[in-house]
Amino acid sequence: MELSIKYDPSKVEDKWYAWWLENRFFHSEPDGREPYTIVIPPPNVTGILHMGHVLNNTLNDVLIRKARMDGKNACWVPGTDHASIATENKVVAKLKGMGISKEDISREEFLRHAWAWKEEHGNKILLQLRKLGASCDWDRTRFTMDPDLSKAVTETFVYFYKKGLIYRGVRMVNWDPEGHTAVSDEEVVYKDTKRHLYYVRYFVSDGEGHPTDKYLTVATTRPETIMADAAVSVNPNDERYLWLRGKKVLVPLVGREIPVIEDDYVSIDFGTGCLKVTPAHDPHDYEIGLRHNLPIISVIDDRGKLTEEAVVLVGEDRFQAQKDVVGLLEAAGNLDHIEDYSSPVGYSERTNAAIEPMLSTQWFLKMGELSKNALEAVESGNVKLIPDKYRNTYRHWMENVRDWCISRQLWWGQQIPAWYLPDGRFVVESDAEKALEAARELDPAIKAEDLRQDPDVLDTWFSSWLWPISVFDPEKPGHPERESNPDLAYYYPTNDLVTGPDILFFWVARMIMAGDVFMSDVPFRNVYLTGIVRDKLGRKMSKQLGNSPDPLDLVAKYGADAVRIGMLLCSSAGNDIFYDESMVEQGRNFCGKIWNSWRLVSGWSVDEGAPQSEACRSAVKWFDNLLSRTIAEVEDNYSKFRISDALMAIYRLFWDSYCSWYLEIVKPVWGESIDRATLDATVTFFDKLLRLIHPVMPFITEELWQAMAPRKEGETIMFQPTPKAGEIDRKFLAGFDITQGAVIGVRGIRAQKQIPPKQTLGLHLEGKTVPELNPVLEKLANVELLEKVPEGPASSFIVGTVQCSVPLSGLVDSSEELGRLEAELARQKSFLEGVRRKLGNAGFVAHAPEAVIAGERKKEADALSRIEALEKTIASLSK
RNA sequence: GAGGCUUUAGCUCAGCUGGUUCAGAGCGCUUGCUUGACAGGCAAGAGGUCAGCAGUUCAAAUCUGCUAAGCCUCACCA
Repeated sequence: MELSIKYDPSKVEDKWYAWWLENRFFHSEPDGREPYTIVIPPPNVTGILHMGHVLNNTLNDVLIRKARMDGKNACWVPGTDHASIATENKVVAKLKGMGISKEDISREEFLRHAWAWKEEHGNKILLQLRKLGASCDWDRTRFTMDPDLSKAVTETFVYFYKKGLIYRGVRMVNWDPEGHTAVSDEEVVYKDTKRHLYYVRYFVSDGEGHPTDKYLTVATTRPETIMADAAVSVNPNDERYLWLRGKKVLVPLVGREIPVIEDDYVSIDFGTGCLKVTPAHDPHDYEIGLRHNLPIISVIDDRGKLTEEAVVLVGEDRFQAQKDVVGLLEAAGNLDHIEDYSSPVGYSERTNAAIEPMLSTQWFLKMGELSKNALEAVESGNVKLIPDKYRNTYRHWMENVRDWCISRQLWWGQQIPAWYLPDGRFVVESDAEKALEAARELDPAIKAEDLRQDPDVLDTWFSSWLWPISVFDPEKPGHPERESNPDLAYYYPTNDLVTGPDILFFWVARMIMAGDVFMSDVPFRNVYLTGIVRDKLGRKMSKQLGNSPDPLDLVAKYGADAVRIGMLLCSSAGNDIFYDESMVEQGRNFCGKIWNSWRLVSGWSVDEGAPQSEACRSAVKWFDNLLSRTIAEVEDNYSKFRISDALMAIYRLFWDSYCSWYLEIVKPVWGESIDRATLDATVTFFDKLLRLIHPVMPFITEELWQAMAPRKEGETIMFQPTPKAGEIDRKFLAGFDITQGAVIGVRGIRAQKQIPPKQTLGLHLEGKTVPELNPVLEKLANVELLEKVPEGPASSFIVGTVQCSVPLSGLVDSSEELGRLEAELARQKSFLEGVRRKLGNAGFVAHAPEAVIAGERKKEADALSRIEALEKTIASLSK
């Protein structure tokens, strides 16, 4: 088959992907082989492919393809996450565009819209993954809200409730006024925010609700919550405020009388030492309120607007209200002064709205026992975190985690399986029927229509923490005692999980918890945490900055293999990734190199009768050894998840060693043929190289592998075994290093003296070499090896311990050459001196291990022989 | 505020248990090549006081301490 000069991925990639699908090569069923399983970190259904996905899924695909070629039964389960807040927001926004407000439609109607949205857009990201070459078992595609997966979530809820681990209670939660829902502590991001510290005067009451002329001043960042104040607190040890003991003060603007209380929480040296206590709108104040039995006055509602209880500015948005309250305070003479101030403010991870601490009734899952066991799984090494620096972070979190708020005031998600009786009591059951039964035990008169299901849904992570279990056996979650189905029994625990450190707690830790409870085993053995993809200036990729390229554009421009290579090249393990398009170019260039190397070999004609030259035989021997050595290195890198190092090792083997050295040796001169033995070896090498690099570059390798030779129906490189390392002759490899050094040296002389490559030169070697390699040297450097030390002017250099001289009558400026040699001689002498100083050091000889001393002695001997050779050359030159 | 990580060539990073001629790789850069596979290429080069200081040791890029810069995680002094 004739190959085009340039590799064109667009003509190749879709063809092979379709063919792989057609043959169901990605599909896995349990069998006698060892399983190798990965579950995809399910992207949001709202998602579109970004560079983070590219990194993550390329790594996943490399691992899964490698395992497949290693003979394992590789199964990569794909799917998507319903992402309740993100998706609900999208749908609300879409409805808004259609002039529909969520408030105006029923839950059922809203969910119809949401499902329609999911059907239309939800598959997009999975289709995009195919462009990357991801070899997922698409037959196993799952969605966290598939009916059976939702059922798994419900059963899990019921399980934990009946175990007494889930409870319902009034707590101070993180309220997202934009998403109109509570969010968990983990979904709050704190950002330093410029704000103001308002110093406000509270006048002391005369006892009958009238102000006296005495006042105290509190510092607050949230004047709009003043109307919700339940007390003012000072530290009991603060002598400045002893006079306030037992007094009451008046809340500015509303004139309500509140007590001055004393609490240790208040710092004497912050602000004025007086704290306004607002139990409804601050977690600490809430705690103080509990201690002092203070009333709870809510002035901000779930939309972030002031309530009736605020008395002033009712109905105004909280941010506007802050400005207006300040104005009112000033007008009323209560504002002392304002300072600039910066402090962390919590924002909702999903909507970026400022979090409003708010009291509400929510469902919680107790974390105590769960987090203890999940911590143990990592501490004991049953789950390995890579890089392991994350173990600290993980431990710290697991030791400090608070109960998980799992209810969300949303519609998109699994509705909480709790049903309320008219009297407020409730039952928790997996469906309405069972709930009715249970309710009748409480009250036999209850009818189905009397029951009302809790309107809230569960946190998305409450479904994705079951993912590694429920994708295989949705019946299992909630029922640890039940026997696993054959898929779950075979594929669980999965092997490796590749994901970002940003969801270590959200997802990874919680999967470990769920695995422990329902499977009594970890969900995966290794967690490879990738870095965050940044642009080359180190900025996070974001839509706002517009610094994130569309991966599909890159694939269209450079090909998927190039994008995969580019991504891996800049992603050393555990570090953030500084993405630069030039890396993708490098990937594309590599494709071109591979392509052309086959064009060369495929064009050779073979002379069946021709004997193999010595140079060819040595080259084959060398490359065979080098291949083995590199395979060993690559395997070692893979085992440590050093994927980019593995890639680089293959890259150099392919480009430098195979193309630039090996092929240059065996390449027949124009018009001549190659012998059979060398050709066969060359083709075998190429085949092994393709297989080695296939996990990283699936498309071009399939194309070339199919082009190399006629293949049987349905035969693919995907299932060819990973090449194995053979015996390694290290002496021979070292000998080749000398040969290479000599070739480079001669080329250097040519470049320096402008001697054309076609002009054959003489070369004399002095020192230990591998004679088998001499023909290689002669061919590559275009030299004739000389038996004797050349007479007359020569240019010389040293490789290792071998002195190389190239006689160059007429071309050598002997004084220049002499100068160079003498400088080299001086360098060698000072090196020798250093080594001898070491060897002369009694401490060194006494303490250092044998091997090190032997090494130093060898260095000494080598230096001596080099010095001798140099001196000889200098002597002959100065004649 | 508390923990952790990082600092090696212009850039991105290797360098494992201190000792192998240890100061490396890729990219970039410089110079020369219309060389019968490939200019997306070939060949030859230049580039670093291993962040700084002190210590341990026969021996330090590697271990310890301090300093500086950058990053991450956790933590709502109103």
